[in-house]
Amino acid sequence: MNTVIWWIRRDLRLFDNPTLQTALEQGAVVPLFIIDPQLYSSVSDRRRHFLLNGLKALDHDLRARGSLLILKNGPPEKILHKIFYASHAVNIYAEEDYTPYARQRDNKVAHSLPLKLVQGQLVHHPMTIRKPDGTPYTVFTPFSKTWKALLPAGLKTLPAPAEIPFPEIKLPSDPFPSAESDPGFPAGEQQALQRLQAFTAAPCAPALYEYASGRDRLDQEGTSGLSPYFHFGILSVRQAVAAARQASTAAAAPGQHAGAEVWINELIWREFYISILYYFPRVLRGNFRKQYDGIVWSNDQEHFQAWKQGETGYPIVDAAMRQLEMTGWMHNRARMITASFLVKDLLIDWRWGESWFLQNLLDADLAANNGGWQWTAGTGTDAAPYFRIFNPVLQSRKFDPQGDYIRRWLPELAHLPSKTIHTPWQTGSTVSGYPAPIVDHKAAREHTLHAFKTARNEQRRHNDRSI
DNA sequence: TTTTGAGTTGTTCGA
DNA sequence: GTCGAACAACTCAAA
Repeated sequence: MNTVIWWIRRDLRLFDNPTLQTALEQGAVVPLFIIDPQLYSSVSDRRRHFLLNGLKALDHDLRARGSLLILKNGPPEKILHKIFYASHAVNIYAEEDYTPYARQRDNKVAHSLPLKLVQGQLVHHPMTIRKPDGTPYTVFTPFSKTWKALLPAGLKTLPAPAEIPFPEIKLPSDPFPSAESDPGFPAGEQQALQRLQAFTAAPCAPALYEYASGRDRLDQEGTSGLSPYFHFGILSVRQAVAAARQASTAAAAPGQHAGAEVWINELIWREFYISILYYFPRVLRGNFRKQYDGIVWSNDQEHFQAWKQGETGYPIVDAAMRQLEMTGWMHNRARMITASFLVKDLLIDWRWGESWFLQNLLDADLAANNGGWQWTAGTGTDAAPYFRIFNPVLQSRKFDPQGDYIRRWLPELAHLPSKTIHTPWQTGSTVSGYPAPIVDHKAAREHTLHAFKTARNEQRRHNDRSI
């Protein structure tokens, strides 16, 4: 019987795992996770703990099937060489990862070891979603049309293997570092599957069926809360799509059907931005649209500090930033509001915000995070026009009408009535312990419109000259 | 090659 | 209070 290595990176799951499936077809399997200092030294404690607890849960699930997880610390290539020869393996299987770092790392490993990559992170490989002329899409809607057209009607997902044979050798694992558990995002595949089930299971599936409008409400649990699980592959996106499709078919009302489709669209957005990063890695360095390269940012350190700490004086912005600080997660609507505020009210380079989110979000995904920030800034693919600037007060009144979200994360404002909680500066007296607005929205908006317009005009003049 | 229609998530202004 | 237009003309996808 042959031995192969299942090099686990971002596929911490047994259900619907084509990489594991392929490895099992070859023989006995060594499940291996390598803690790469390059990747994990800059990660927040909360995120590291979520990953470690996910690994512990995976080890537990593997042991129930006659296997176990080998954990190693160090540079992947070096570790792989050791384990490969120590276990007399014939192949290494890994789920393909599309970030520039991952691709470079895997190319290097493949030079000296038989590394086989399997597509499992996405529903469709970036190479398969392209325009008829072979070039990549840069607009979401046609991308999503092709994505949906390629989706098989009866989307089949793989069951978890009943048995996972481990080779008859001794391979020492490094000890599992201790990690605090997170009640907001309990780690492990069982937890993820339960959450998916609760979100999509017909006939109730209230959150999914109400998703078209419910996802925008900051004061309600209208979103799936699955993003951290998707990021580490604790839950398969294919499985999520299959569940949503099933719920969509079982929907009793047209509105319910729409809710499920809107959620699937969100999953497609994720693949869209992964595809954008795959074809245009330069988006990590700067604007997708170069006509905005000349924007003169304010980049005020004190303003940036206030934004990070949730002390801007705009309750909805501050509530959201505190939610991020305290939980490692932020509601999607709140991400747009805080991002718009940083870029268009404070006129701070979107890359500063991108980096803060990347450090602090449990679900931080290089591609989706970058895509989201560039969308907000108006510099990205299919982005919001630069003159579309969120008004933090209107957004607050619209998506947190009673102010419950603000009260939850800003206890110092909890005593304010719904009418004034969105604009505490209008109460006449100062609220003790809460700052006055650090900028005036109207004035900031004018300033930003001018800065963006100037950058565009400069660019245009430059282009005219060069012709 | 040229032409045509469309494009995540908003806000403000004036009728 | 409600509604449509303007914001700024642009780029992309597809016929």
